[in-house]
Amino acid sequence: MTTLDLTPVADQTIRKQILTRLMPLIVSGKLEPGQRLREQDLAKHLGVSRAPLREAIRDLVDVGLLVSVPYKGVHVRHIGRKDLEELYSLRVALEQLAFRECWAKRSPAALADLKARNETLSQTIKAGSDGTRAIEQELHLHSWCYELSGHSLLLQAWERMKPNLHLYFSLHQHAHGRRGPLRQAHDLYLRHACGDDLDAMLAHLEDHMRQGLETTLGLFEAAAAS
Amino acid sequence: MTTLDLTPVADQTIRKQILTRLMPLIVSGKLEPGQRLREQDLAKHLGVSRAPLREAIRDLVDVGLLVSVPYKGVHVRHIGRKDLEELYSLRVALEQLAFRECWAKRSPAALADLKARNETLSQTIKAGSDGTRAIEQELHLHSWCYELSGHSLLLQAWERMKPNLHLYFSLHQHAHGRRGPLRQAHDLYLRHACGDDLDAMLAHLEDHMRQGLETTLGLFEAAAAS
DNA sequence: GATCATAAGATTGTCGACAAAAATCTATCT
DNA sequence: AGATAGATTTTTGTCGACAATCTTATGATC
Repeated sequence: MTTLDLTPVADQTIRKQILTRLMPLIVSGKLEPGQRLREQDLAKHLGVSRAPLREAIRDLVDVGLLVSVPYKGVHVRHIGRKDLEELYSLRVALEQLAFRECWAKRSPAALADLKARNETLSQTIKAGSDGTRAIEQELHLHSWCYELSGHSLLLQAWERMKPNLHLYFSLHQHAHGRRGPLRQAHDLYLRHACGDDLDAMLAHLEDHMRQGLETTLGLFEAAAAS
Repeated sequence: MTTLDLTPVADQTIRKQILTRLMPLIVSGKLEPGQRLREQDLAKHLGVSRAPLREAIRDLVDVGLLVSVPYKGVHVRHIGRKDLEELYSLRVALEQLAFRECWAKRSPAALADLKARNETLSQTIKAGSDGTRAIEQELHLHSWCYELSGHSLLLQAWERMKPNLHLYFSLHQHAHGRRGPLRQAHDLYLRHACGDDLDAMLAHLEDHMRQGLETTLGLFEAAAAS
């Protein structure tokens, strides 16, 4: 039961098929921000009718990956300085809440799970080849506290934010060669998460995020072109 | 230019018309929780086709007012003890962030706006006739910090949560005669919001919410049936 | 009487086409 | 050349019908 990694049986509904094809294209940055998406063209290319495509697009607009300008069309979202600040400030608030809620629920099994996620991530970073996978695994690592919290609303909010972070990391990675995640920072994160000082964990989140934000924020002045 | 309260010109798109008719019915509690909604029946009753109705229903499912059970149908959501706890804990986190973000932006005009919202609410509560309006105005009062924060993601999260709070207040109001909002609590809220101590405001949010939650939480053991 | 298979019903997903609204383009006129 | 009016294109919303999937009800067999 080790490598039971067979393909997802094929999504049954066309709308989900479209989603699982469009989502990676967007969050990976292959469709660059500002890229317009024409319903008709896409429908023909994908060989589907407009109905399920429309729904899939609405899903993507809802999570914020696509922007819909009335009677102009939909395009891949931009991530500017303000967007990034909002993303990070909200994320701090959510992740702090997640740790407060999950703190008492950290069973040995749960902690083992966390360490496993971190280990997988470290391996991928060390390998250094697949940047996309590293991003996914970093997000998966941070999903831990939300899942463990058992707070469905909170988890929902996180799931909504996640694709946007994914997109940003991809853009950042393309623009400046370096892999987004640093091993070092994650080790500290892990240590706090496994420790006994909740306040230290909360403070770490605030510091870690602020630091990461300020680091990448300076790069915006160079590349931003609206 | 005082009573320029003419009707909203009629929503142009059918989907929005359906939303503006269904939403109040749900959040007011007129459609009680568990009530099933059949697409075909509704479509006939409203005199529209299924397409825009489907989209409207999806909107309501997205915000959480409706629950969609695959191949069983959609029904109005229940609000149990856990749901309420999630709603409140998330709300505290969001509203604290909102106050942090808006704290420096509190201009005299903004504060006047806040006081006006509180005044309107107080009047309605004192009149004591229209419970629904009191709920709406209470939510409008709390929207102030989100709007002022200029944090679009945060505002979006609040707007998503709002209808659920509205629904809960309505249910609470129907079950136990009393109006949800208490004047007293709002005065304290206002005083802190206009004051100079951000930490006091944040602490008040935590206390106020926890208190309101615990007060209403006890009532669940009596009425819950599911 | 219980179990399984079949049929009926309901829900959801999908399609193709049409209509309305806005934006864009074009051509004409001053 | 600039501006305005009309025509075309694009996007969006809407409709009615059909197919697929699942649930539930019905009935037959052991």
